[in-house]
Amino acid sequence: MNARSDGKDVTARLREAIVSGHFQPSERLIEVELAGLLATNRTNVRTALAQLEQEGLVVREANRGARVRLVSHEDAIEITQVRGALEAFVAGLAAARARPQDHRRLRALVEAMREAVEAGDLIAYSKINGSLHAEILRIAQHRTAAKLLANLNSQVVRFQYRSILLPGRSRRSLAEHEEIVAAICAADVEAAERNMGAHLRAAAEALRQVIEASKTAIV
Amino acid sequence: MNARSDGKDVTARLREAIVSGHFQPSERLIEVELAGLLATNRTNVRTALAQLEQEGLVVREANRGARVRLVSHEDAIEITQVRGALEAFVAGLAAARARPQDHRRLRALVEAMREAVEAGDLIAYSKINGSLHAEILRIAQHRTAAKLLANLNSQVVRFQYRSILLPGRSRRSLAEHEEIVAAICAADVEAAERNMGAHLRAAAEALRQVIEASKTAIV
DNA sequence: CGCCTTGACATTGTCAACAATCATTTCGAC
DNA sequence: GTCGAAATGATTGTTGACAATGTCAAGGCG
Repeated sequence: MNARSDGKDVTARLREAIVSGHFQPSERLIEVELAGLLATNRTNVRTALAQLEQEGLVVREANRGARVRLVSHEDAIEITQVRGALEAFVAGLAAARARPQDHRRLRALVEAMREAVEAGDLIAYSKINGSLHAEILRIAQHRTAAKLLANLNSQVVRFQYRSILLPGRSRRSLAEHEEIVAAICAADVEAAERNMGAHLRAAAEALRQVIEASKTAIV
Repeated sequence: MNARSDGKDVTARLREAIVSGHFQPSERLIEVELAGLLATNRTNVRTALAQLEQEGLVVREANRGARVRLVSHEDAIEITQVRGALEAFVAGLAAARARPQDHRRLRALVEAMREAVEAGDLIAYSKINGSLHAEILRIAQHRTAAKLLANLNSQVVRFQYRSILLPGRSRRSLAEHEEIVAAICAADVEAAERNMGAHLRAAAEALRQVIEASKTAIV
Protein backbone atom coordinates (compact mmCIF):
# COMPACT_ATOMS: atom_id res chain seq x y z
CA MET A 1 0.00 0.00 0.00
CA ASN A 2 2.19 2.85 1.24
CA ALA A 3 5.09 1.58 -0.77
CA ARG A 4 6.12 5.20 -1.22
CA SER A 5 6.90 6.03 2.36
CA ASP A 6 8.47 2.73 3.25
CA GLY A 7 9.88 1.71 -0.08
CA LYS A 8 12.95 3.87 0.09
CA ASP A 9 15.83 2.47 2.02
CA VAL A 10 15.33 3.26 5.68
CA THR A 11 19.08 3.40 6.23
CA ALA A 12 19.48 6.01 3.50
CA ARG A 13 16.74 8.17 4.91
CA LEU A 14 18.05 7.98 8.45
CA ARG A 15 21.54 8.76 7.20
CA GLU A 16 20.21 11.79 5.39
CA ALA A 17 18.38 12.92 8.50
CA ILE A 18 21.55 12.72 10.56
CA VAL A 19 23.86 14.27 7.98
CA SER A 20 21.46 17.12 7.26
CA GLY A 21 21.47 18.00 10.91
CA HIS A 22 17.93 16.98 11.72
CA PHE A 23 19.41 15.26 14.75
CA GLN A 24 22.07 16.87 16.90
CA PRO A 25 25.33 15.14 17.89
CA SER A 26 24.89 12.97 20.97
CA GLU A 27 21.14 13.13 20.56
CA ARG A 28 19.50 9.90 21.54
CA LEU A 29 17.99 7.90 18.71
CA ILE A 30 15.05 6.00 20.12
CA GLU A 31 13.91 3.10 18.03
CA VAL A 32 10.15 3.54 18.31
CA GLU A 33 10.41 7.27 17.66
CA LEU A 34 12.43 6.73 14.52
CA ALA A 35 10.06 4.02 13.41
CA GLY A 36 7.23 6.52 13.65
CA LEU A 37 9.19 9.28 11.99
CA LEU A 38 10.28 7.10 9.09
CA ALA A 39 6.94 5.34 8.77
CA THR A 40 8.40 1.90 9.27
CA ASN A 41 8.86 -0.63 12.04
CA ARG A 42 11.39 -1.10 14.79
CA THR A 43 13.14 -3.93 13.02
CA ASN A 44 14.10 -1.79 10.05
CA VAL A 45 15.21 1.04 12.30
CA ARG A 46 17.31 -1.41 14.23
CA THR A 47 19.21 -2.68 11.20
CA ALA A 48 19.58 0.87 9.93
CA LEU A 49 21.18 1.86 13.22
CA ALA A 50 23.49 -1.14 13.03
CA GLN A 51 24.63 -0.10 9.56
CA LEU A 52 25.08 3.53 10.43
CA GLU A 53 27.13 2.51 13.43
CA GLN A 54 29.45 0.66 11.09
CA GLU A 55 29.51 3.78 8.99
CA GLY A 56 30.60 5.94 11.88
CA LEU A 57 27.51 8.14 12.06
CA VAL A 58 25.95 6.48 15.08
CA VAL A 59 27.28 5.13 18.35
CA ARG A 60 25.54 2.33 20.20
CA GLU A 61 25.96 1.08 23.73
CA ALA A 62 24.61 -2.27 24.81
CA ASN A 63 21.21 -1.95 26.44
CA ARG A 64 21.55 1.81 26.34
CA GLY A 65 20.54 2.56 22.81
CA ALA A 66 21.96 4.62 20.00
CA ARG A 67 23.10 8.23 19.70
CA VAL A 68 24.28 10.42 16.90
CA ARG A 69 28.05 10.12 16.98
CA LEU A 70 29.73 13.17 18.39
CA VAL A 71 32.76 13.68 16.17
CA SER A 72 35.46 15.12 18.37
CA HIS A 73 37.85 17.74 17.09
CA GLU A 74 40.61 15.18 17.03
CA ASP A 75 38.38 12.88 15.01
CA ALA A 76 37.59 15.66 12.57
CA ILE A 77 41.25 16.34 12.01
CA GLU A 78 42.02 12.65 11.58
CA ILE A 79 39.22 12.32 9.08
CA THR A 80 40.42 15.33 7.14
CA GLN A 81 43.91 13.89 7.02
CA VAL A 82 42.68 10.57 5.69
CA ARG A 83 40.50 12.36 3.18
CA GLY A 84 43.62 14.17 2.09
CA ALA A 85 45.48 10.96 1.39
CA LEU A 86 42.57 9.55 -0.57
CA GLU A 87 41.72 12.70 -2.47
CA ALA A 88 45.31 13.20 -3.50
CA PHE A 89 45.28 9.73 -5.01
CA VAL A 90 41.96 10.43 -6.68
CA ALA A 91 43.19 13.74 -8.10
CA GLY A 92 46.10 11.89 -9.66
CA LEU A 93 43.70 9.44 -11.27
CA ALA A 94 41.55 12.27 -12.51
CA ALA A 95 44.57 13.91 -14.10
CA ALA A 96 45.25 10.70 -15.98
CA ARG A 97 41.66 10.13 -17.06
CA ALA A 98 40.19 13.55 -17.70
CA ARG A 99 38.94 14.35 -21.24
CA PRO A 100 38.64 17.87 -22.71
CA GLN A 101 34.98 17.89 -21.76
CA ASP A 102 35.94 17.22 -18.14
CA HIS A 103 38.47 20.02 -18.29
CA ARG A 104 35.75 22.43 -19.31
CA ARG A 105 33.54 21.42 -16.41
CA LEU A 106 36.36 21.74 -13.90
CA ARG A 107 37.32 25.17 -15.18
CA ALA A 108 33.70 26.29 -15.03
CA LEU A 109 33.48 25.18 -11.41
CA VAL A 110 36.65 27.00 -10.46
CA GLU A 111 35.33 30.09 -12.23
CA ALA A 112 32.12 29.85 -10.19
CA MET A 113 34.24 29.53 -7.07
CA ARG A 114 36.12 32.66 -7.92
CA GLU A 115 32.89 34.57 -8.38
CA ALA A 116 31.57 33.32 -5.06
CA VAL A 117 34.72 34.41 -3.28
CA GLU A 118 34.65 37.83 -4.91
CA ALA A 119 31.00 38.19 -3.97
CA GLY A 120 31.88 37.13 -0.44
CA ASP A 121 29.27 34.39 -0.60
CA LEU A 122 30.97 31.69 1.45
CA ILE A 123 27.96 29.43 1.58
CA ALA A 124 27.86 29.28 -2.20
CA TYR A 125 31.62 28.77 -2.15
CA SER A 126 31.26 25.81 0.17
CA LYS A 127 28.67 24.26 -2.10
CA ILE A 128 30.72 24.67 -5.24
CA ASN A 129 33.70 23.33 -3.36
CA GLY A 130 31.74 20.17 -2.71
CA SER A 131 30.70 19.97 -6.36
CA LEU A 132 34.28 20.34 -7.52
CA HIS A 133 35.53 17.53 -5.32
CA ALA A 134 32.60 15.41 -6.45
CA GLU A 135 33.41 16.13 -10.08
CA ILE A 136 37.02 15.11 -9.62
CA LEU A 137 35.81 11.93 -7.95
CA ARG A 138 33.52 11.23 -10.88
CA ILE A 139 36.30 11.70 -13.40
CA ALA A 140 38.60 9.38 -11.47
CA GLN A 141 36.07 6.53 -11.73
CA HIS A 142 37.23 4.68 -8.67
CA ARG A 143 34.36 3.08 -6.83
CA THR A 144 36.32 2.00 -3.79
CA ALA A 145 37.76 5.44 -3.18
CA ALA A 146 34.41 7.04 -3.94
CA LYS A 147 32.62 4.99 -1.34
CA LEU A 148 35.18 5.64 1.35
CA LEU A 149 35.22 9.36 0.64
CA ALA A 150 31.45 9.60 0.69
CA ASN A 151 31.59 7.93 4.05
CA LEU A 152 34.24 10.19 5.48
CA ASN A 153 32.51 13.27 4.16
CA SER A 154 29.24 12.39 5.82
CA GLN A 155 31.07 12.29 9.12
CA VAL A 156 32.47 15.80 8.88
CA VAL A 157 29.90 17.83 6.94
CA ARG A 158 29.14 19.57 10.18
CA PHE A 159 32.66 20.99 10.25
CA GLN A 160 32.87 22.01 6.61
CA TYR A 161 31.61 25.53 6.84
CA ARG A 162 33.73 26.51 9.83
CA SER A 163 37.26 26.60 8.53
CA ILE A 164 36.34 28.61 5.45
CA LEU A 165 35.35 31.44 7.80
CA LEU A 166 38.98 32.00 8.79
CA PRO A 167 40.12 35.37 7.46
CA GLY A 168 41.92 34.90 4.17
CA ARG A 169 41.20 31.18 4.04
CA SER A 170 38.71 31.40 1.17
CA ARG A 171 41.13 33.22 -1.14
CA ARG A 172 43.91 30.79 -0.40
CA SER A 173 41.53 27.86 -0.80
CA LEU A 174 40.51 29.24 -4.17
CA ALA A 175 44.12 29.50 -5.25
CA GLU A 176 44.73 25.90 -4.16
CA HIS A 177 41.77 24.70 -6.19
CA GLU A 178 42.99 26.60 -9.22
CA GLU A 179 46.31 24.81 -8.98
CA ILE A 180 44.64 21.44 -8.60
CA VAL A 181 42.45 21.97 -11.64
CA ALA A 182 45.38 23.32 -13.64
CA ALA A 183 47.36 20.16 -12.87
CA ILE A 184 44.47 17.91 -13.83
CA CYS A 185 43.88 19.79 -17.08
CA ALA A 186 47.58 19.50 -17.85
CA ALA A 187 47.30 15.74 -17.24
CA ASP A 188 50.11 16.12 -14.73
CA VAL A 189 49.43 13.24 -12.35
CA GLU A 190 52.12 14.01 -9.81
CA ALA A 191 51.30 17.70 -9.64
CA ALA A 192 47.64 16.89 -9.16
CA GLU A 193 48.47 14.57 -6.28
CA ARG A 194 50.85 17.09 -4.78
CA ASN A 195 48.47 20.02 -5.07
CA MET A 196 45.50 18.13 -3.69
CA GLY A 197 47.63 16.81 -0.84
CA ALA A 198 48.81 20.32 -0.04
CA HIS A 199 45.25 21.60 -0.25
CA LEU A 200 43.93 19.16 2.31
CA ARG A 201 46.90 19.64 4.59
CA ALA A 202 46.07 23.34 4.50
CA ALA A 203 42.42 22.54 5.14
CA ALA A 204 43.36 20.36 8.11
CA GLU A 205 45.58 23.13 9.43
CA ALA A 206 42.75 25.67 9.04
CA LEU A 207 40.46 23.31 10.88
CA ARG A 208 43.00 22.97 13.67
CA GLN A 209 43.25 26.74 13.98
CA VAL A 210 39.50 27.17 14.15
CA ILE A 211 39.32 24.49 16.80
CA GLU A 212 42.08 26.01 18.89
CA ALA A 213 40.41 29.39 18.59
CA SER A 214 37.05 28.02 19.71
CA LYS A 215 38.68 26.25 22.65
CA THR A 216 40.32 29.36 24.04
CA ALA A 217 37.20 31.36 23.29
CA ILE A 218 34.99 29.05 25.31
CA VAL A 219 37.36 28.84 28.26
CA MET B 1 23.04 -19.67 30.64
CA ASN B 2 25.19 -20.16 27.56
CA ALA B 3 26.59 -16.68 27.87
CA ARG B 4 29.80 -18.05 26.46
CA SER B 5 28.59 -19.04 23.06
CA ASP B 6 26.27 -16.10 22.49
CA GLY B 7 28.03 -13.43 24.52
CA LYS B 8 30.65 -12.62 21.95
CA ASP B 9 29.62 -10.24 19.25
CA VAL B 10 27.89 -12.22 16.55
CA THR B 11 29.09 -9.80 13.88
CA ALA B 12 32.70 -10.29 14.91
CA ARG B 13 32.41 -14.05 14.80
CA LEU B 14 30.69 -14.07 11.44
CA ARG B 15 33.30 -11.66 10.08
CA GLU B 16 36.04 -13.95 11.32
CA ALA B 17 34.35 -16.94 9.71
CA ILE B 18 34.21 -15.18 6.36
CA VAL B 19 37.69 -13.68 6.48
CA SER B 20 39.24 -16.95 7.57
CA GLY B 21 37.75 -18.63 4.53
CA HIS B 22 35.23 -20.80 6.32
CA PHE B 23 32.79 -19.60 3.70
CA GLN B 24 33.67 -19.35 0.04
CA PRO B 25 33.10 -16.24 -2.09
CA SER B 26 29.56 -16.15 -3.47
CA GLU B 27 28.52 -18.82 -1.03
CA ARG B 28 25.00 -18.26 0.17
CA LEU B 29 24.65 -17.25 3.79
CA ILE B 30 21.35 -18.61 5.02
CA GLU B 31 20.07 -16.98 8.14
CA VAL B 32 18.80 -20.04 9.99
CA GLU B 33 21.98 -21.98 9.20
CA LEU B 34 24.16 -19.21 10.55
CA ALA B 35 21.95 -18.87 13.59
CA GLY B 36 22.53 -22.53 14.31
CA LEU B 37 26.23 -22.35 13.61
CA LEU B 38 26.77 -19.32 15.81
CA ALA B 39 24.40 -20.52 18.51
CA THR B 40 22.17 -17.50 18.30
CA ASN B 41 18.91 -16.44 16.70
CA ARG B 42 17.96 -15.16 13.29
CA THR B 43 17.59 -11.60 14.50
CA ASN B 44 21.22 -11.31 15.52
CA VAL B 45 22.39 -12.97 12.32
CA ARG B 46 20.30 -10.52 10.38
CA THR B 47 21.86 -7.44 11.92
CA ALA B 48 25.31 -8.98 11.60
CA LEU B 49 24.70 -9.46 7.89
CA ALA B 50 23.55 -5.87 7.58
CA GLN B 51 26.74 -4.63 9.20
CA LEU B 52 29.00 -6.86 7.18
CA GLU B 53 27.29 -5.65 4.04
CA GLN B 54 28.19 -2.12 4.98
CA GLU B 55 31.70 -3.39 5.58
CA GLY B 56 31.96 -4.86 2.10
CA LEU B 57 32.27 -8.50 3.12
CA VAL B 58 28.72 -9.50 2.29
CA VAL B 59 26.34 -8.72 -0.55
CA ARG B 60 22.61 -8.80 -0.06
CA GLU B 61 19.80 -8.81 -2.57
CA ALA B 62 16.26 -8.02 -1.57
CA ASN B 63 14.25 -11.18 -0.93
CA ARG B 64 17.15 -13.22 -2.19
CA GLY B 65 19.37 -13.30 0.82
CA ALA B 66 23.02 -12.74 1.49
CA ARG B 67 26.21 -14.08 -0.05
CA VAL B 68 29.87 -13.72 0.70
CA ARG B 69 31.02 -10.85 -1.48
CA LEU B 70 33.00 -11.99 -4.46
CA VAL B 71 35.79 -9.47 -4.75
CA SER B 72 36.54 -9.14 -8.43
CA HIS B 73 40.05 -8.69 -9.72
CA GLU B 74 39.29 -5.08 -10.50
CA ASP B 75 38.00 -4.61 -6.97
CA ALA B 76 41.12 -6.18 -5.53
CA ILE B 77 43.33 -3.81 -7.50
CA GLU B 78 41.23 -0.83 -6.50
CA ILE B 79 41.41 -1.83 -2.87
CA THR B 80 45.16 -2.30 -3.06
CA GLN B 81 45.50 1.15 -4.58
CA VAL B 82 43.46 2.78 -1.87
CA ARG B 83 45.39 0.86 0.75
CA GLY B 84 48.52 2.26 -0.83
CA ALA B 85 47.35 5.83 -0.43
CA LEU B 86 46.39 5.25 3.19
CA GLU B 87 49.44 3.21 4.15
CA ALA B 88 51.76 5.80 2.65
CA PHE B 89 50.19 8.42 4.85
CA VAL B 90 50.40 6.13 7.85
CA ALA B 91 54.06 5.33 7.17
CA GLY B 92 54.78 9.05 7.19
CA LEU B 93 53.08 9.39 10.55
CA ALA B 94 55.01 6.43 11.87
CA ALA B 95 58.27 8.04 10.78
CA ALA B 96 57.36 11.12 12.75
CA ARG B 97 56.22 9.27 15.85
CA ALA B 98 58.46 6.24 16.16
CA ARG B 99 60.65 5.96 19.29
CA PRO B 100 63.90 3.97 19.49
CA GLN B 101 61.98 1.05 20.95
CA ASP B 102 59.73 1.04 17.90
CA HIS B 103 62.75 1.12 15.65
CA ARG B 104 64.05 -2.03 17.28
CA ARG B 105 60.78 -3.84 16.73
CA LEU B 106 60.59 -2.81 13.09
CA ARG B 107 64.16 -3.91 12.43
CA ALA B 108 63.48 -7.23 14.11
CA LEU B 109 60.47 -7.79 11.89
CA VAL B 110 62.41 -6.98 8.75
CA GLU B 111 65.13 -9.33 9.91
CA ALA B 112 62.56 -12.07 10.35
CA MET B 113 61.27 -11.32 6.86
CA ARG B 114 64.75 -11.70 5.44
CA GLU B 115 65.14 -15.07 7.10
CA ALA B 116 61.79 -16.23 5.79
CA VAL B 117 62.72 -15.24 2.25
CA GLU B 118 66.09 -16.96 2.47
CA ALA B 119 64.41 -20.06 3.81
CA GLY B 120 61.88 -19.85 0.98
CA ASP B 121 59.06 -19.92 3.50
CA LEU B 122 56.56 -17.64 1.77
CA ILE B 123 53.73 -18.39 4.15
CA ALA B 124 55.83 -17.20 7.07
CA TYR B 125 56.86 -14.23 4.98
CA SER B 126 53.24 -13.33 4.35
CA LYS B 127 52.50 -13.48 8.07
CA ILE B 128 55.43 -11.32 9.07
CA ASN B 129 54.48 -8.93 6.32
CA GLY B 130 51.10 -8.53 7.96
CA SER B 131 52.73 -8.02 11.34
CA LEU B 132 55.03 -5.37 9.97
CA HIS B 133 52.22 -3.37 8.46
CA ALA B 134 50.25 -3.76 11.69
CA GLU B 135 53.23 -2.53 13.69
CA ILE B 136 53.58 0.54 11.53
CA LEU B 137 49.88 1.18 11.96
CA ARG B 138 50.25 0.88 15.73
CA ILE B 139 53.13 3.33 15.81
CA ALA B 140 51.21 5.85 13.73
CA GLN B 141 48.38 5.93 16.30
CA HIS B 142 45.69 6.99 13.87
CA ARG B 143 42.38 5.40 14.71
CA THR B 144 40.57 6.55 11.60
CA ALA B 145 43.21 5.22 9.24
CA ALA B 146 43.53 2.06 11.30
CA LYS B 147 39.84 1.28 11.05
CA LEU B 148 39.68 1.87 7.32
CA LEU B 149 42.76 -0.22 6.69
CA ALA B 150 41.48 -3.08 8.82
CA ASN B 151 38.36 -2.98 6.73
CA LEU B 152 40.13 -2.95 3.41
CA ASN B 153 42.46 -5.72 4.47
CA SER B 154 39.63 -7.99 5.44
CA GLN B 155 38.30 -7.65 1.91
CA VAL B 156 41.48 -8.77 0.20
CA VAL B 157 43.11 -11.26 2.55
CA ARG B 158 42.16 -13.91 0.05
CA PHE B 159 44.44 -12.32 -2.53
CA GLN B 160 47.39 -11.69 -0.26
CA TYR B 161 49.28 -14.89 -0.78
CA ARG B 162 48.99 -14.93 -4.52
CA SER B 163 51.16 -12.09 -5.69
CA ILE B 164 54.05 -13.08 -3.45
CA LEU B 165 54.31 -16.28 -5.49
CA LEU B 166 55.51 -14.36 -8.54
CA PRO B 167 59.13 -15.27 -9.25
CA GLY B 168 61.41 -12.68 -7.70
CA ARG B 169 58.57 -10.79 -6.06
CA SER B 170 59.47 -11.85 -2.52
CA ARG B 171 63.05 -10.56 -2.76
CA ARG B 172 61.93 -7.28 -4.20
CA SER B 173 59.18 -7.00 -1.62
CA LEU B 174 61.76 -7.57 1.08
CA ALA B 175 63.95 -4.82 -0.31
CA GLU B 176 60.98 -2.47 -0.38
CA HIS B 177 60.20 -3.18 3.24
CA GLU B 178 63.80 -2.59 4.21
CA GLU B 179 63.66 0.83 2.60
CA ILE B 180 60.40 1.66 4.33
CA VAL B 181 61.74 0.69 7.73
CA ALA B 182 64.99 2.53 7.09
CA ALA B 183 63.06 5.70 6.30
CA ILE B 184 60.91 5.35 9.41
CA CYS B 185 63.94 4.73 11.61
CA ALA B 186 65.60 7.79 10.09
CA ALA B 187 62.46 9.78 10.95
CA ASP B 188 62.30 10.78 7.30
CA VAL B 189 58.59 11.39 6.81
CA GLU B 190 58.66 12.04 3.10
CA ALA B 191 60.89 9.08 2.31
CA ALA B 192 58.62 6.83 4.37
CA GLU B 193 55.57 8.02 2.44
CA ARG B 194 57.38 7.68 -0.85
CA ASN B 195 58.74 4.21 -0.13
CA MET B 196 55.47 2.86 1.17
CA GLY B 197 53.65 4.34 -1.81
CA ALA B 198 56.11 2.71 -4.16
CA HIS B 199 55.80 -0.58 -2.30
CA LEU B 200 52.05 -0.75 -2.70
CA ARG B 201 52.16 0.38 -6.31
CA ALA B 202 54.53 -2.51 -6.88
CA ALA B 203 52.22 -4.81 -4.96
CA ALA B 204 49.27 -3.68 -7.07
CA GLU B 205 51.31 -4.25 -10.20
CA ALA B 206 52.28 -7.73 -9.04
CA LEU B 207 48.65 -8.45 -8.33
CA ARG B 208 47.73 -7.27 -11.80
CA GLN B 209 50.30 -9.57 -13.34
CA VAL B 210 49.11 -12.57 -11.39
CA ILE B 211 45.57 -11.80 -12.44
CA GLU B 212 46.46 -11.44 -16.10
CA ALA B 213 48.39 -14.69 -15.92
CA SER B 214 45.49 -16.53 -14.35
CA LYS B 215 43.09 -15.15 -16.94
CA THR B 216 45.09 -16.38 -19.91
CA ALA B 217 45.83 -19.63 -18.10
CA ILE B 218 42.17 -20.40 -17.58
CA VAL B 219 41.15 -19.48 -21.12
C1' DC C 1 21.18 16.01 55.20
C1' DG C 2 23.10 12.55 52.39
C1' DC C 3 22.97 7.83 50.86
C1' DC C 4 21.11 3.54 49.77
C1' DT C 5 17.08 0.70 48.58
C1' DT C 6 12.91 0.08 46.25
C1' DG C 7 9.69 0.43 42.77
C1' DA C 8 7.70 2.28 38.42
C1' DC C 9 8.66 3.56 33.84
C1' DA C 10 11.11 3.79 29.45
C1' DT C 11 13.81 1.49 26.26
C1' DT C 12 16.33 -2.11 24.25
C1' DG C 13 17.03 -7.24 23.38
C1' DT C 14 15.04 -11.79 22.11
C1' DC C 15 11.98 -14.77 20.21
C1' DA C 16 8.49 -17.26 17.60
C1' DA C 17 4.84 -17.08 14.44
C1' DC C 18 3.08 -15.48 10.20
C1' DA C 19 3.21 -13.28 5.50
C1' DA C 20 5.58 -12.45 1.21
C1' DT C 21 8.75 -13.73 -2.15
C1' DC C 22 11.68 -16.53 -4.92
C1' DA C 23 13.34 -21.01 -6.93
C1' DT C 24 12.12 -25.59 -8.44
C1' DT C 25 9.43 -29.13 -9.77
C1' DT C 26 5.36 -31.16 -11.67
C1' DC C 27 1.91 -31.51 -14.91
C1' DG C 28 -0.76 -30.80 -19.00
C1' DA C 29 -1.39 -29.00 -23.78
C1' DC C 30 0.31 -28.69 -28.12
C1' DG D 1 9.68 -33.37 -26.57
C1' DT D 2 9.03 -28.57 -25.41
C1' DC D 3 6.84 -24.86 -23.56
C1' DG D 4 4.27 -22.61 -20.12
C1' DA D 5 1.34 -22.54 -15.91
C1' DA D 6 0.35 -23.98 -11.46
C1' DA D 7 1.76 -26.20 -7.18
C1' DT D 8 5.40 -26.94 -3.85
C1' DG D 9 9.25 -26.00 -0.85
C1' DA D 10 12.84 -23.03 0.88
C1' DT D 11 14.09 -18.63 2.48
C1' DT D 12 13.56 -13.96 3.57
C1' DG D 13 10.68 -10.04 5.43
C1' DT D 14 7.45 -8.29 9.07
C1' DT D 15 5.04 -8.08 13.12
C1' DG D 16 3.82 -8.26 17.89
C1' DA D 17 4.58 -9.96 22.36
C1' DC D 18 7.50 -10.69 26.08
C1' DA D 19 11.93 -10.56 28.74
C1' DA D 20 15.93 -8.03 30.26
C1' DT D 21 18.03 -3.95 31.27
C1' DG D 22 18.75 0.68 32.40
C1' DT D 23 16.93 5.24 34.32
C1' DC D 24 14.88 7.96 37.46
C1' DA D 25 12.24 9.42 41.44
C1' DA D 26 10.40 8.54 45.98
C1' DG D 27 10.96 6.95 50.45
C1' DG D 28 13.41 5.04 54.43
C1' DC D 29 17.64 4.79 57.25
C1' DG D 30 21.85 6.14 59.32
